[in-house]
Amino acid sequence: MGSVVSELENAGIKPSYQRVRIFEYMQMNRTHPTADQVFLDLKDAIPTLAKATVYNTLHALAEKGLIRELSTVQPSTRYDYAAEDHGHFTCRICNRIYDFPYDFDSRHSALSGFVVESQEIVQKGICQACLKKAQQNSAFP
Amino acid sequence: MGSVVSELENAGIKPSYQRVRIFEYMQMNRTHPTADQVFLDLKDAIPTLAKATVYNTLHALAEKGLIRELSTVQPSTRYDYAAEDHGHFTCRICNRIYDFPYDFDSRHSALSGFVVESQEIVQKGICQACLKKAQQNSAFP
DNA sequence: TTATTTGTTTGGAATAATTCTAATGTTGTG
DNA sequence: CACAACATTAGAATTATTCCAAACAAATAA
Repeated sequence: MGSVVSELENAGIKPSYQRVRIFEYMQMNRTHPTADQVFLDLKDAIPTLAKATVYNTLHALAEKGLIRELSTVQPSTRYDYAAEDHGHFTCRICNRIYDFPYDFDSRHSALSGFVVESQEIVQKGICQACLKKAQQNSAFP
Repeated sequence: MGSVVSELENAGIKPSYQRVRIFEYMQMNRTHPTADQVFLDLKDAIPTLAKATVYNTLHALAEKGLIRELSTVQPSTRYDYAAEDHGHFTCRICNRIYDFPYDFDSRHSALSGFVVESQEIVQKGICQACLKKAQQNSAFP
């Protein structure tokens, strides 16, 4: 409990009751839940909980690196002609997607007994063009 | 043109006019477009084109491996407590997400001048549990 | 050719995830 | 205590995607 609070504080997030409970939930439930699952599982304990709070909190936690938002391409799915293998970098400012070469013969066999039909490397961050713009204006959050 | 048609045929997709135009578009526009972008860019040339057709076709192409659907977690974003680095395997049958160990110090530097804030390995396929069930009943498509 | 079957496209309605907004509530500070 | 800053709430709004029934096209059989 205390550790949850101080982890939040260390990350610069005020440990409100809701935030503590949501982060606690994420630590204890390693089930890769959706925002809705978090909401449903907590609303008995916190009857006034709003879904927007769950989204706000999950986004805040993800921004500080306390949780991860599993690979999504926001806001809508992007499609790519399937040429040679390559990784994808998504810029969180301009939302552009860049390809980068990636050597896939180092396939990580991972889970035995599973059929892997596709594999992808996904990076997120800020692209060069947006970094340049940022230097001229001011820094990004 | 002929090659587009025969690629579709080889993949077992009937080369209807719409499908040919959409696949052609994907080959010529390596911009990782959304379904909506494909729709908007083609509807002048194909005035009756329906968005559902774009979705149907993109899904069919992706299923046959002619294009890729860039890493999304469907239908809604999943969150994960950010412990040690690991990859994620999503089962396309039961939608469960499995962690697998992944060594991230082999970071692929990729694009120079870009700030990489997060990196993830994403696999999709069929998990062991669903494979087992499939053997008892019948095969998956 | 015509009739029949099979598969495709269309357009709009339905669904569902996420974001937005305005009002209310809470916390910390002077 | 008052005020400012921030958080939460509830529900409406937005938007991507799927669903559905009807119209259409192509392929096949009679």
